[in-house]
Amino acid sequence: MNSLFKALNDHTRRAILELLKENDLNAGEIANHFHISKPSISHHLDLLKQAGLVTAIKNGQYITYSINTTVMDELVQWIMKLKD
Amino acid sequence: MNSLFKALNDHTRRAILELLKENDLNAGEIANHFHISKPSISHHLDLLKQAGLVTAIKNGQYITYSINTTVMDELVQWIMKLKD
DNA sequence: TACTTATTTAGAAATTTGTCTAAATACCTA
DNA sequence: TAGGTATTTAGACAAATTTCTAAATAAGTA
Repeated sequence: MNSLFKALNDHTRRAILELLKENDLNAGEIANHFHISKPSISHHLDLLKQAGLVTAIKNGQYITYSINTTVMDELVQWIMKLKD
Repeated sequence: MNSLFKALNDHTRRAILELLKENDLNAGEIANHFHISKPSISHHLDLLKQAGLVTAIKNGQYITYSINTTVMDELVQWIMKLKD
Protein backbone atom coordinates (compact mmCIF):
# COMPACT_ATOMS: atom_id res chain seq x y z
CA MET A 1 0.00 0.00 0.00
CA ASN A 2 2.84 2.34 0.80
CA SER A 3 4.29 2.34 -2.69
CA LEU A 4 0.80 2.83 -4.07
CA PHE A 5 0.03 5.94 -2.02
CA LYS A 6 3.52 7.23 -2.73
CA ALA A 7 3.09 6.76 -6.47
CA LEU A 8 -0.26 8.52 -6.46
CA ASN A 9 1.03 11.47 -4.42
CA ASP A 10 2.28 13.46 -7.39
CA HIS A 11 0.39 15.41 -10.00
CA THR A 12 2.63 14.39 -12.90
CA ARG A 13 2.29 10.71 -12.10
CA ARG A 14 -1.48 10.98 -11.83
CA ALA A 15 -1.54 12.76 -15.20
CA ILE A 16 0.54 9.95 -16.70
CA LEU A 17 -2.05 7.44 -15.52
CA GLU A 18 -4.81 9.52 -17.09
CA LEU A 19 -2.88 9.56 -20.37
CA LEU A 20 -2.30 5.82 -20.32
CA LYS A 21 -5.96 5.24 -19.64
CA GLU A 22 -6.61 6.49 -23.19
CA ASN A 23 -3.72 4.77 -24.99
CA ASP A 24 -0.61 2.78 -24.34
CA LEU A 25 2.35 5.06 -24.97
CA ASN A 26 6.10 4.78 -25.08
CA ALA A 27 8.34 6.75 -22.75
CA GLY A 28 9.09 9.47 -25.29
CA GLU A 29 5.44 10.02 -26.12
CA ILE A 30 4.66 10.33 -22.43
CA ALA A 31 7.49 12.80 -21.93
CA ASN A 32 6.18 14.96 -24.80
CA HIS A 33 3.05 15.70 -22.81
CA PHE A 34 4.98 17.41 -20.02
CA HIS A 35 7.46 20.21 -19.58
CA ILE A 36 9.78 17.99 -17.64
CA SER A 37 12.99 16.34 -18.78
CA LYS A 38 12.95 12.76 -20.03
CA PRO A 39 15.05 11.45 -17.15
CA SER A 40 12.50 12.90 -14.72
CA ILE A 41 9.66 11.21 -16.58
CA SER A 42 11.64 8.00 -16.57
CA HIS A 43 11.91 8.30 -12.80
CA HIS A 44 8.16 8.86 -12.45
CA LEU A 45 7.51 5.82 -14.63
CA ASP A 46 9.78 3.80 -12.40
CA LEU A 47 7.79 4.77 -9.30
CA LEU A 48 4.53 3.90 -11.07
CA LYS A 49 6.03 0.57 -12.08
CA GLN A 50 7.17 -0.14 -8.51
CA ALA A 51 3.61 0.43 -7.35
CA GLY A 52 2.32 -1.93 -10.04
CA LEU A 53 0.30 0.88 -11.60
CA VAL A 54 1.94 0.51 -14.98
CA THR A 55 3.60 -2.28 -16.92
CA ALA A 56 6.42 -1.83 -19.41
CA ILE A 57 7.03 -3.92 -22.49
CA LYS A 58 10.09 -3.48 -24.63
CA ASN A 59 9.35 -3.13 -28.31
CA GLY A 60 12.72 -2.91 -29.98
CA GLN A 61 14.09 0.51 -29.27
CA TYR A 62 10.90 1.64 -27.57
CA ILE A 63 9.32 0.76 -24.26
CA THR A 64 5.56 0.73 -24.26
CA TYR A 65 3.84 1.61 -21.02
CA SER A 66 0.33 0.46 -20.10
CA ILE A 67 -1.84 1.24 -17.11
CA ASN A 68 -2.76 -1.50 -14.65
CA THR A 69 -5.66 -0.52 -12.47
CA THR A 70 -6.07 -3.79 -10.59
CA VAL A 71 -3.67 -2.70 -7.85
CA MET A 72 -6.09 0.10 -7.02
CA ASP A 73 -8.69 -2.43 -5.94
CA GLU A 74 -6.89 -2.78 -2.64
CA LEU A 75 -7.03 0.97 -2.19
CA VAL A 76 -10.75 1.11 -2.90
CA GLN A 77 -11.28 -1.73 -0.42
CA TRP A 78 -9.33 0.16 2.21
CA ILE A 79 -11.45 3.25 1.66
CA MET A 80 -14.68 1.26 1.75
CA LYS A 81 -13.67 -0.34 5.03
CA LEU A 82 -13.06 3.12 6.51
CA LYS A 83 -16.51 4.12 5.36
CA ASP A 84 -18.03 1.04 7.02
CA MET B 1 -7.13 16.24 -4.58
CA ASN B 2 -3.52 17.13 -3.89
CA SER B 3 -3.99 17.62 -0.16
CA LEU B 4 -5.97 14.38 -0.03
CA PHE B 5 -3.23 12.27 -1.65
CA LYS B 6 -0.65 14.03 0.47
CA ALA B 7 -2.56 13.32 3.68
CA LEU B 8 -2.98 9.66 2.78
CA ASN B 9 0.69 9.22 1.87
CA ASP B 10 1.86 8.44 5.40
CA HIS B 11 1.45 5.31 7.45
CA THR B 12 0.83 7.11 10.75
CA ARG B 13 -1.92 9.26 9.26
CA ARG B 14 -3.61 6.25 7.70
CA ALA B 15 -3.45 4.49 11.07
CA ILE B 16 -5.04 7.54 12.72
CA LEU B 17 -7.94 7.29 10.27
CA GLU B 18 -8.36 3.60 11.08
CA LEU B 19 -8.45 4.46 14.80
CA LEU B 20 -11.01 7.21 14.30
CA LYS B 21 -13.16 4.87 12.27
CA GLU B 22 -13.79 2.95 15.51
CA ASN B 23 -14.20 5.91 17.90
CA ASP B 24 -13.87 9.62 18.08
CA LEU B 25 -10.75 10.40 20.11
CA ASN B 26 -9.02 13.42 21.50
CA ALA B 27 -5.49 14.37 20.51
CA GLY B 28 -3.88 12.81 23.56
CA GLU B 29 -5.69 9.53 23.11
CA ILE B 30 -4.58 9.42 19.51
CA ALA B 31 -0.98 10.15 20.49
CA ASN B 32 -1.03 7.31 23.02
CA HIS B 33 -1.43 4.81 20.20
CA PHE B 34 1.89 5.75 18.62
CA HIS B 35 5.54 6.00 19.57
CA ILE B 36 5.71 9.50 18.24
CA SER B 37 5.74 12.78 20.15
CA LYS B 38 2.53 14.70 20.68
CA PRO B 39 3.65 17.65 18.59
CA SER B 40 4.27 15.27 15.69
CA ILE B 41 0.80 13.77 16.08
CA SER B 42 -0.61 17.28 16.22
CA HIS B 43 1.08 17.99 12.91
CA HIS B 44 -0.36 14.84 11.35
CA LEU B 45 -3.81 15.80 12.58
CA ASP B 46 -3.37 19.19 11.00
CA LEU B 47 -2.60 17.64 7.61
CA LEU B 48 -5.62 15.34 7.92
CA LYS B 49 -7.74 18.34 8.80
CA GLN B 50 -6.43 20.31 5.81
CA ALA B 51 -7.48 17.44 3.58
CA GLY B 52 -10.92 17.39 5.18
CA LEU B 53 -10.37 13.82 6.37
CA VAL B 54 -10.99 14.71 10.00
CA THR B 55 -12.93 17.33 11.90
CA ALA B 56 -11.96 18.77 15.27
CA ILE B 57 -14.31 19.97 17.97
CA LYS B 58 -13.09 21.66 21.11
CA ASN B 59 -14.51 20.20 24.30
CA GLY B 60 -13.12 22.32 27.08
CA GLN B 61 -9.50 21.38 27.49
CA TYR B 62 -9.73 18.58 24.98
CA ILE B 63 -10.11 18.52 21.23
CA THR B 64 -12.13 15.65 19.86
CA TYR B 65 -11.24 14.39 16.41
CA SER B 66 -13.66 12.55 14.13
CA ILE B 67 -13.16 10.97 10.73
CA ASN B 68 -14.90 12.38 7.67
CA THR B 69 -14.92 9.95 4.79
CA THR B 70 -16.99 11.97 2.36
CA VAL B 71 -13.91 13.64 0.89
CA MET B 72 -12.74 10.23 -0.25
CA ASP B 73 -15.68 9.97 -2.63
CA GLU B 74 -13.84 12.16 -5.08
CA LEU B 75 -10.85 9.83 -4.88
CA VAL B 76 -12.97 6.75 -5.51
CA GLN B 77 -14.56 8.52 -8.48
CA TRP B 78 -11.13 9.33 -9.87
CA ILE B 79 -10.08 5.71 -9.57
CA MET B 80 -13.30 4.47 -11.15
CA LYS B 81 -12.82 6.81 -14.10
CA LEU B 82 -9.33 5.39 -14.63
CA LYS B 83 -10.79 1.91 -14.61
CA ASP B 84 -13.38 2.96 -17.22
C1' DT C 1 -4.22 33.49 41.68
C1' DA C 2 -1.02 29.68 41.12
C1' DC C 3 -0.54 25.05 39.38
C1' DT C 4 -1.56 21.29 36.40
C1' DT C 5 -3.12 19.25 32.10
C1' DA C 6 -4.14 19.25 26.96
C1' DT C 7 -2.78 20.83 22.82
C1' DT C 8 -0.47 23.61 19.46
C1' DT C 9 3.29 26.58 17.60
C1' DA C 10 8.13 27.49 16.59
C1' DG C 11 12.39 26.29 15.09
C1' DA C 12 15.90 22.92 13.99
C1' DA C 13 17.90 18.46 12.08
C1' DA C 14 17.76 14.33 9.18
C1' DT C 15 15.59 12.19 5.33
C1' DT C 16 13.01 11.95 1.14
C1' DT C 17 11.47 13.82 -3.14
C1' DG C 18 11.43 16.06 -7.72
C1' DT C 19 14.15 17.99 -10.85
C1' DC C 20 18.21 18.78 -13.76
C1' DT C 21 22.50 17.74 -16.83
C1' DA C 22 25.82 14.45 -18.38
C1' DA C 23 26.86 9.88 -19.35
C1' DA C 24 25.71 5.01 -20.19
C1' DT C 25 23.05 1.34 -22.42
C1' DA C 26 20.34 -0.69 -26.00
C1' DC C 27 18.55 -0.99 -30.41
C1' DC C 28 18.13 0.30 -35.42
C1' DT C 29 19.94 1.35 -40.00
C1' DA C 30 23.08 2.69 -43.66
C1' DT D 1 31.01 -1.05 -38.04
C1' DA D 2 29.65 3.81 -37.37
C1' DG D 3 26.15 6.94 -36.31
C1' DG D 4 21.59 8.06 -34.73
C1' DT D 5 17.48 7.49 -31.70
C1' DA D 6 15.13 5.91 -27.27
C1' DT D 7 15.56 5.27 -22.71
C1' DT D 8 17.70 4.77 -18.30
C1' DT D 9 21.33 5.49 -14.75
C1' DA D 10 24.28 8.47 -11.95
C1' DG D 11 25.12 12.26 -9.33
C1' DA D 12 23.93 16.80 -7.68
C1' DC D 13 20.88 20.27 -5.67
C1' DA D 14 16.75 22.69 -3.85
C1' DA D 15 12.46 22.03 -1.69
C1' DA D 16 9.37 19.36 1.06
C1' DT D 17 8.55 16.08 4.82
C1' DT D 18 8.87 13.89 9.34
C1' DT D 19 10.48 14.11 13.51
C1' DC D 20 12.22 16.18 17.75
C1' DT D 21 12.59 19.53 22.00
C1' DA D 22 11.30 23.79 24.05
C1' DA D 23 8.03 27.23 24.55
C1' DA D 24 3.36 29.20 24.09
C1' DT D 25 -1.67 29.00 24.60
C1' DA D 26 -5.90 27.61 26.70
C1' DA D 27 -8.69 25.48 30.06
C1' DG D 28 -9.60 23.16 34.60
C1' DT D 29 -8.86 23.09 39.71
C1' DA D 30 -7.17 23.96 44.42
